[in-house]
Amino acid sequence: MEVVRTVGRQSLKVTLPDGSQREAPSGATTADIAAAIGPGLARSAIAGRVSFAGHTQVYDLDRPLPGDCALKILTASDDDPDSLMVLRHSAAHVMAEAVCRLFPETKLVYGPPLEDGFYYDIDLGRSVSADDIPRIEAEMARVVQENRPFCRYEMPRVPAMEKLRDEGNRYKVDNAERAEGDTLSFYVTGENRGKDFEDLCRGPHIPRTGLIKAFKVRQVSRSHYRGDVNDQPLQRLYGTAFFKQASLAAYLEQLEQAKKRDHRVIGKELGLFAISEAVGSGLILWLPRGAVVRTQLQQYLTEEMLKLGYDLVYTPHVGQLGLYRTSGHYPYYEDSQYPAMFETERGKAIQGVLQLALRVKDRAGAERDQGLAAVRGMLRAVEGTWGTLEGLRGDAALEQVIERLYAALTDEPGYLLRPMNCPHHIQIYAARQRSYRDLPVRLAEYGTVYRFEQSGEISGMTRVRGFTQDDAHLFCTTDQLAAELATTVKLTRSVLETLGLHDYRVRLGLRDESSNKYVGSPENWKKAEAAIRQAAIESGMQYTEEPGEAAFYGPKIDFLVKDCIGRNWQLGTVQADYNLPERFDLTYIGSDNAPHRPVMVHRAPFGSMERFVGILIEHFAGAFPLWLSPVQVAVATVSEKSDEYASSVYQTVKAAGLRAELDTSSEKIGPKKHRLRNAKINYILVVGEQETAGRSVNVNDRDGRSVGNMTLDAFISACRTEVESKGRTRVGGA
RNA sequence: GCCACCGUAGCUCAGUUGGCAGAGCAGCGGUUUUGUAAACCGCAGGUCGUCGGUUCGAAUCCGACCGGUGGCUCCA
Repeated sequence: MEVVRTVGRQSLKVTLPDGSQREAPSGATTADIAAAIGPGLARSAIAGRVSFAGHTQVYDLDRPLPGDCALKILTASDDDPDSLMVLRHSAAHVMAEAVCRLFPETKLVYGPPLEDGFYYDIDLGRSVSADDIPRIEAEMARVVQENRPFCRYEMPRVPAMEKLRDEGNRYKVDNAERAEGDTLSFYVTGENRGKDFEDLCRGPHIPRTGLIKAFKVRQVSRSHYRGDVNDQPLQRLYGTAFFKQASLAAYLEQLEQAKKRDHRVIGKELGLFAISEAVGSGLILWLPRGAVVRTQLQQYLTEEMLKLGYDLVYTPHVGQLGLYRTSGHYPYYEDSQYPAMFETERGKAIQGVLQLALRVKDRAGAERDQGLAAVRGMLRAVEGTWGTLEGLRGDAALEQVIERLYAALTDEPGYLLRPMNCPHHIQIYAARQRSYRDLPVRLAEYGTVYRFEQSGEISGMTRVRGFTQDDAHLFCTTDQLAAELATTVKLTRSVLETLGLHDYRVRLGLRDESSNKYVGSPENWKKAEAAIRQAAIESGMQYTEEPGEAAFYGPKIDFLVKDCIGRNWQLGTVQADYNLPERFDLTYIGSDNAPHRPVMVHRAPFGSMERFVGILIEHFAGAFPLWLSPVQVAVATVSEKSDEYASSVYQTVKAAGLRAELDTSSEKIGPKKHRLRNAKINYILVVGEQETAGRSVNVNDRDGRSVGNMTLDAFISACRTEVESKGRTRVGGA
């Protein structure tokens, strides 16, 4: 083995992942270290992950190491997420070059790697269509074929900014302005600076384009600069890349497979739920089979809650507007609620003007002028009937008109389809005087709420306009808060565990201090955040803190899972709330005989029944464990000769409390089993002349496994064990 | 809400240049009486999302609306 000689006075010490150390001359690169270790590693090395002075950063292969550091040499491997990040970042540059070659007027915006690929946002006058994708890929293939090196160069900030301004791309100027440091770095895809494609970029990149052995441009969609809908619309080109063709093929295959788990497809096939245009979009109709799954889940959770001292309550789906004015839901979140139902003619009329005014607000030009004139006309009619609205002049700007219209509705009576259950539960708490001896009061309800989600957001069961939360509100003293939060977090985790949902992420949603969407005092928020953070830490879970993700009344711990196409969904949630008790002036009488303010915990382990079942359908690909399964057992006859025995088997199974189906159709047993397996029925009892004679059943599962013959009693008892153990024990073992 | 694409039988889909609306599965009726991953024959099923326009003629071209899909934004 070659020994790296220390040249000059200075050298650096590199610690490798196995703990061994190497000395290298100052200025040595990852490539140098790799070469010193061995030629194989030198060939496959693409970058280095460097830990230095408490920071970890990926370095280009030929970038000098910063000093004594820990180094992991990244190789061209599709198994290493760090390597893939580097590759995909480079692939984004290659795609950008391809797009610029095809459409020279393209302005590049921003092109980061993603967990499973990359994208590049571009500003381009014409729209890139699906037909353009093959052309882009062909151009990319050319760049890859040319196997050009990625060459980094740096410039001091001032001349670099000047250079970017000269190029006339405002996005790059913006990006550079937000970049840290005194120098800006650029990457040229090739050796000819000034001639080859280059991009402002922090790096790192793979050494050569030829390493991108497999790539695919997946789709084009629309985005906005900095995510601001009022800013420049951009086109976002999504792609992915791998070091090996086989990995790409496997990835695409996996995507195909994942699509087959889609709850919208399986839900239809298995008759679990339906959405009817006649009812409305985002409104779920639970079909009998889906209802079974939901009922079982609710039964399970209800039992757990009763063990934990919850009380069950029922409350209506609508409430007086005043209730939501107090809670803060109305009118601040009016956009995402079904419109309020005003009772008086005046209220309805003003609401009509207001709705038009709100529509006009988003328009521009002649449309806006026209709309504003219409609003003024309606206003005159309203004022003619009910008198001048307070503080409203005839020439008021639209924004002021809207403000005065809201003000004019302040005391108008009416109802709101509830967007949350908490105000109702709060009224139950407030229905009588509470003593400290009563606390915690834990009120639970499978409460249906309605939110008018934007039309483009609605999706299957995961994002809907009417949904049922497995909601509960715990009212407790400040001293009890920590324990209540801890128990609740534990309950939520145990629910996910029971269902085998292990792959979730935990988010601590905090208030964004610069936003005005939160109610309550900073002190309340401080206390609530401290409590919720404490609960997260004590649970021992990994979590990330995310400002801006809190509820409007308090911080929360959310449990997020991914659906079959990789979208994140919030399921369970645990929230600490000092604010609503204050807004509703809730009290309890303490041991000191004085009134005190309780604290609230809002929590929903499933989140919503709709979303949870949607995710579960995908998790199990429709093949529910026995305890949840809509149809647990099918009795199928070999021929008509066994109809009578099959019927008695079916009756016995039903009487034993199992959900069963009887198939005496005149098909052969092969096709029957095929159909029943596709219906994801857990166990198929084949009954023929042999079984009739032996008073047994022939047990088969839906995966094609034959358990063999057993007595009906043995089968039923095995099913009971399987149901009770929530699937930990299976009929026929295994 | 914004952008792109899509909408044909209960489901999955075909339908050429604008010229008689089709298949498989499911359903119904019959034949077969069946032994473990799709038997056979037949029947029925449609205002081609809706409304308007262009045309001698529209599933097909154009517009609006409704709905869906993907993304953006949003998710109290």
